[in-house]
Amino acid sequence: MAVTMNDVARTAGVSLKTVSNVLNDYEFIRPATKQKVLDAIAALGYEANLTARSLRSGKTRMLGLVLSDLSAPYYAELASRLMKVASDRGYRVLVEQSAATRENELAALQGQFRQLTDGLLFTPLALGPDDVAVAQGDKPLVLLGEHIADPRFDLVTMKNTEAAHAITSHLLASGRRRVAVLGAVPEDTTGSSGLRMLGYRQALTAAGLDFDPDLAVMCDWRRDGGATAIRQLLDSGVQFDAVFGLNDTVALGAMHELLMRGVKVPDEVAVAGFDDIDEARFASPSLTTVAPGMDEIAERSVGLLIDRIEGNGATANGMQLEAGFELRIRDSAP
Amino acid sequence: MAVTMNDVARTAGVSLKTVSNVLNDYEFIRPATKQKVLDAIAALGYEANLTARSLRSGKTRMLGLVLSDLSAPYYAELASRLMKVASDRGYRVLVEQSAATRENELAALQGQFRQLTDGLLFTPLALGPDDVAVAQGDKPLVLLGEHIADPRFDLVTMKNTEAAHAITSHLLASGRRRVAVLGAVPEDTTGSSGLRMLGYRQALTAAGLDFDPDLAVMCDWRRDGGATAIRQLLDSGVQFDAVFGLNDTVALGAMHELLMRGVKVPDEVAVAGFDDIDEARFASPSLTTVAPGMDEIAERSVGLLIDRIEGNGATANGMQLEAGFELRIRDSAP
DNA sequence: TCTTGCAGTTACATCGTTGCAGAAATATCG
DNA sequence: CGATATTTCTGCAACGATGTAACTGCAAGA
Repeated sequence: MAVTMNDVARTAGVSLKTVSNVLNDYEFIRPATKQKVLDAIAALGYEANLTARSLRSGKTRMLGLVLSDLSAPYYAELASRLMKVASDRGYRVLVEQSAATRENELAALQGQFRQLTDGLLFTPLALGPDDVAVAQGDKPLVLLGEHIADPRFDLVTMKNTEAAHAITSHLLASGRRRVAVLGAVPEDTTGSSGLRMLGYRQALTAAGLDFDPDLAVMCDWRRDGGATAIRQLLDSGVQFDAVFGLNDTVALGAMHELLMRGVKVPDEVAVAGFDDIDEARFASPSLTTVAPGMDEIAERSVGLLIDRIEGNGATANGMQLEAGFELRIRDSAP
Repeated sequence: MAVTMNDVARTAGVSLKTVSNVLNDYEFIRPATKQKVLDAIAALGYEANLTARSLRSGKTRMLGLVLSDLSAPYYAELASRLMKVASDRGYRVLVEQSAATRENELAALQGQFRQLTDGLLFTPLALGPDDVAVAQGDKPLVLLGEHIADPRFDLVTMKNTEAAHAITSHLLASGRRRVAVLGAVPEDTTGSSGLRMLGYRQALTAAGLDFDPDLAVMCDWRRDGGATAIRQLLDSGVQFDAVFGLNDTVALGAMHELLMRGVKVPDEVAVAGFDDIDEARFASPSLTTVAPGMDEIAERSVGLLIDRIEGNGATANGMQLEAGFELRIRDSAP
């Protein structure tokens, strides 16, 4: 059996509550008493039982992180950073993979996962604002990376539209005129896909070009999605001189397929992505992309969530934070 | 305040304990009573308080996963799979990043992290067998991916040596004679690095070649480590016609640097890696590597750990499981 | 001298659940 | 039919911590 506070109290010759008071930095304790207790703790190797503490206090000091798939590089890198930031503030992160299904996202928002955590970092992919509002519960919730344009919620996001505009403009500025865009999601206007598509279209307009639906290809936001999309494009005979993958894995999958088919990158087709995952720098050719401020997102989202949990920064309304972005011009689209 | 078992008991008109019995599938309950309880649960939307249950039962139904860095693709992909397998068996996974330091690994093995979990999946990188033995504690522990050759511990690993031998032999079979190996760790004989190096050297020997220390380069097991290592090799003027990265990220970083320097892959230098992360398939050229049976490792390690936790498969001694491997011959080393 | 006030400590209840032991109701048997 | 099993259900204690309230000294003030 593990050492309990009772054991500590007994060996220190004080009451259970005094031990508790020492551990919780209660003000009025005689230094001598405090020392006795600390000695007993050291002697017995006592460690507080977190479960008991949680039951009593109602706090778990865990943050929930809901995302579709931890094996996706962007999410893996984000999760890693979030965990580090949380750790610095004395919290752990419990990850839940939703596979982007409605059912799983609702479960994460309502069910036992919620119980285990003091607050949630939530990437809504299948749910809309009203779903989230209904299932929100009473614990703090910070939305991540998606633009659910709703002042009810805290949101930490990136400049999807501006960044997509900027990188598309970069492609156009280098003389490209037929920029295919991969990873479009039909009907989506407020998700990452919709917002990035908007930036893409705005950049076309700004350059005096029309949007050609043939150049927008739906696909999974994964490497094989990008590869499949390029296969479709090439096989359909649509002409294009640049590719904008709505995230890096799509762009990398696309680039791979282009090179396999003997298309020269960037000479014949330039390729750009979005996210600046570590892999982008080391691809061959290295991938031009946009860094959406992941460090800032990690810092601010965890900071905001913990502030909410601890009752600081008690704004009634949702905060909307947008991280800055930077273009990373590399060899795939110089 | 959330609905408790007491509320359910009151509305169902039974005792607290009967509700508990229903929830725990106690045998002797009249169907009618059971139905009353279930109805009350549904009506009130009751959900068991996991913290209270944990305090009482001493079980958290969480598995701990200790690894160095979740943003490393191999670990991200492994963690994702482990979480899925655990989820199917009703467990969650709590991840702890150790940054491969002794201090953090010991903390994960002993401290509060251990308390939060019913058992640990542990990737020892800084700790040796005796450290682990000292810090083991009384909860189940399954070592992952490392060969700590110690019958005291459960271990799920891969055929590091055989697989490294096989892939080195593949390079040699294609006529390469000067195979640089990147990611060596001095002194290591039992870690992933040591075991893969052993396979490499055995393959050289089998082909009648001597081991040339100039061809073994130390580096971090990351993309930039591989790139740096190649820079060193090229700048030092050592001749080589193939590169074996001790993991895929090293190999990919190396390949990137080779291509940047104008070295043709695979014509001038063949490149092979280890792990078969998803990225390998989509690199350009696609990366020849070895798939170390990640699915099998995930299934068996979680299975073994949960069996230990639940007291099945009660072998006293440690189990040593080795997943099978497969070569994936791709364009970087055909 | 007797309050009054505060520092320092304590006992007890409580968080929501499950294990244990036993009570009540029903079934089985000679 | 009474005695003994067996089924069904209940009350109490416990898991290990913290909040509340109350108690004990001791110093200051009246």
